[in-house]
Amino acid sequence: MPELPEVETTRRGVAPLVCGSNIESVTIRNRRLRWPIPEGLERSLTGNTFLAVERRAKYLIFRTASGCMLLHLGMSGSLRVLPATTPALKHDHADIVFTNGQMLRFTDPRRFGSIHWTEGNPLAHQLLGKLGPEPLSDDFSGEHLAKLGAGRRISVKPFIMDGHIVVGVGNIYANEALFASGIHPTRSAGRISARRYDQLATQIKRVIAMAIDAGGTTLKDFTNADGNPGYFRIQLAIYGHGGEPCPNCGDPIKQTVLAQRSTFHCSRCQH
DNA sequence: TTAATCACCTGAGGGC
DNA sequence: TGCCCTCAGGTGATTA
Repeated sequence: MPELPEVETTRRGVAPLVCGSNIESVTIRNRRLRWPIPEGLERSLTGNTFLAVERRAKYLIFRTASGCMLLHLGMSGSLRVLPATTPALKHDHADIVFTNGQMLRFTDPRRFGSIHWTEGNPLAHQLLGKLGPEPLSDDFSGEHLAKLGAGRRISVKPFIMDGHIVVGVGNIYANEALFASGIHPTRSAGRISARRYDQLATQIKRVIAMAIDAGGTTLKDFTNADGNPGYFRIQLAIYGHGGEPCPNCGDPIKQTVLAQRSTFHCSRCQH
C-alpha cells in the first residue's frame, strides 16, 4: 500500500527507464479508477516523449512537451516497465507503449488510484495546489506543525496525516513517528509543546528517509518498479505489533482505531 | 471553520 | 472445499 516512500521508490525505478522514450501508443482497458481515466489521454500522450518523472506528495508527474500526466497509486496501484508483448492480467488498467519495445503498465486491483492530464502547471492542479510541504523539505519543521496545530482540538495522528498540514505521512509512518517521539496519538494537536513538535518533525523526517533508503514498506500489496517488495517492514517498531511487548519498556502495545485507522501505541512510553 | 464520517474497492484471512 | 464476513487503506466529498 503505497505511502510516500513507496511512491518515491517507484519514481526512482521508473524514471530512468521511461525518460527520453517515445510513446508509440496507449491502451486503456478499464477507465474506472477513483475518477475515470480522462477520455483523450491516449491522444494527448501518443507521439510525445516523457521528459521527466517528478513527485509531489503521493502524485507522480510525468512531464511531456505538451502537458503532464498525473498519477496516484492509491492503495494498491503499481507501475512496472515491461516488454510491450507482456500479456495483460485482470487488473492492468493502462499500458503506455514506447517505440523501443518496452511499455509502462499501471495495475491497480482496488482502483483507488487515479490518472489525470493537465496542460497547465501541474503543481497548480486542483489536487496539488493546496497541499502542505514535503516532509523532507526545509519548509517542514516543528515550528510549522506548532503554528498550524495551535488551537486545534483534532488528535495529533489525523492532524499529521492531513495532506494540507504535511504531505505523505500515511498511517504506518504516523504510528512510527509518534511512537519514536513519545507522543500519544490521541493528544490534541493544540496541546503539544514546540519542543515536542520539533521532536515529531525530526522523527517524521527520519522514518520517511529510512523507508526511502530501504525501498519502501512491504505490506500486502506493494512492489517496486522491478516487481520486488520493499524491505522496510522489518524495521517497523510498532505498526502491526499490537499485543506484543513494547521495544522500549516491554508493556504490551495497544491497538485501537482512531479516525477509522488502525492505531498502535504504548501507554507507558507515549503521553 | 473544524471535526467526524462516508464512500469507493477488492484481496486476504479467518470462521464455519 | 467453499461460502460468508471482516478488515485494511488514501483521500475527496459530505455532514454535523
